[in-house]
Amino acid sequence: GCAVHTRMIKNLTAQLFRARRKRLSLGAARFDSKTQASNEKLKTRLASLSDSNRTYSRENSYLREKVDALSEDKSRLENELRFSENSRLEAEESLAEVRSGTVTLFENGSYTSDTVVTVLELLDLGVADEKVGRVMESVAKLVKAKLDRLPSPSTVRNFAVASLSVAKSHAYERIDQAIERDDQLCLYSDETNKSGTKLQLFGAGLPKEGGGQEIILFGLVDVPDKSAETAFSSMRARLGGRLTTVGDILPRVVTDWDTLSDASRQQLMTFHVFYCQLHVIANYTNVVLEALAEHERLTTVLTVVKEVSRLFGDRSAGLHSCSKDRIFCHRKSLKSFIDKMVGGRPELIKLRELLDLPIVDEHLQILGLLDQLVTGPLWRLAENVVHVMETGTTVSLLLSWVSECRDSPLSFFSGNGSVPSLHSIAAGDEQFLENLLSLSPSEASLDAVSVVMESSRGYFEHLFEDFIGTGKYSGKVDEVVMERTLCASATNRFIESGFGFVDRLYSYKP
DNA sequence: CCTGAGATAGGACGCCACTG
DNA sequence: CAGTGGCGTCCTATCTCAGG
Repeated sequence: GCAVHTRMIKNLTAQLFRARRKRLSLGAARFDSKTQASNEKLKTRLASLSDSNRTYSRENSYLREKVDALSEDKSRLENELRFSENSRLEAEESLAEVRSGTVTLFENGSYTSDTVVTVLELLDLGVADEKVGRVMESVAKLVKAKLDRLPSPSTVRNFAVASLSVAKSHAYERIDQAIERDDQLCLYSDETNKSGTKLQLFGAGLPKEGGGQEIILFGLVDVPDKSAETAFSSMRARLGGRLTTVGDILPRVVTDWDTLSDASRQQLMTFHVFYCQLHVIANYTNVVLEALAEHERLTTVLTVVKEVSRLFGDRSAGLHSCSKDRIFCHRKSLKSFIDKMVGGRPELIKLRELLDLPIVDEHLQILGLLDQLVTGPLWRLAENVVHVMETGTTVSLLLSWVSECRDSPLSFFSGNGSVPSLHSIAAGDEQFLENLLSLSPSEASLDAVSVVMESSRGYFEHLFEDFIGTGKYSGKVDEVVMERTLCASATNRFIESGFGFVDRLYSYKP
């Protein structure tokens, strides 16, 4: 194959050489015969041609400039045309949309904000992720509109997930706004223990336009243990440096601390701290039970209450799950119930023996009356108090009642409540109170009441010390302080309800 | 009329694939 | 690569119906 190609190239080269030689000889002959004759003619013609060439090239360059200018105009106009064409198309599109009733929900690759808001509203109303699209379609049909696109269930769900983020920023923004407006804030906080994990939850109370407060829960965090000291030191670790007091922390958590005036710094440093009154009530049980134990030198009633809670309540962990007034009222039923359980559990038999002791009867009666006369009213007070400073009035009433009962225990059995204004009796309580008062007190009971009331006095005086005597919130409270503590709730129930949700998260599958 | 067991409907999440 | 859509799986709520 190579040999054949070489041959072909050699032949072609030869032919090319022959043709070139022929052309040269012919051209030379022709040139020789005519050149002399037309040479002069050509010269004048060339002169006139170059003359006109100059004219034309001047014209040409002028025209070229003109063309350049025009083409600039042209491209500008073209651009403008494209724009107006675009807007014409858009207008036509939206006109067509209006004509056909089509609404655009989906633009540039994602759903519009309005659409997302609608989806979230529907979700809030309990429309299932899967149904949201069809609900929107259905409503669109009602108003004779067409939707260009509908979100699928998974997209709806993604919006919902994304909304968590939005909600979080919203919470932060609300708090920021409140701080900027110099609103009175209340910071709520508590810790809880869920299957080995310690959780700390924070919330803020912001004043609302029409009175009352808006509660924002934020910052559910793991903490290594439940003590305030640990919480504080982990906070300290996160902020860095060595912080030991509120005064050390504030400059680090408040933006622009350095630029604030001394007065506003001073104002920020003023904190009002209140303990949750529900916890006061909850812990009161232990105070009373301890006092009673001291009185009888044994812990019989405690055992009874615990055992009844454990055996008959729905939660094993409760001193509080079963109210004492009810145990007192049902003690006879409990006894006969256990009697009927032939061969019952040993715990039941032991409980039966305890229930027979007269001292248990007496102590249950006292516990029941305390439920009715102290804890109940306090609970209602804590839930309904308009301003936390009103606590002062009630507490002094409570304390004078407690002192009175300590000095003359008989008045405890009169059934008159500690705080008269809260004497309203909850539905069904009347019979309990009646039942509780039906047993006339023995000498021992009166002694027990005396002991209990002495402990109670110490307990309440200690916990409410700010509201009584020389406490900082006793008597007439300064207007400024009243204003600043406007959002302080008497209880920490908002945080506790937050923990309710947390509990739900821990105990139920999604 | 109440209760408990079984059946059924429906909701939520993780994972994967597709697309502009 | 973010947004979107579909599927399988698990779980809960509700309904139904028999039996007391």
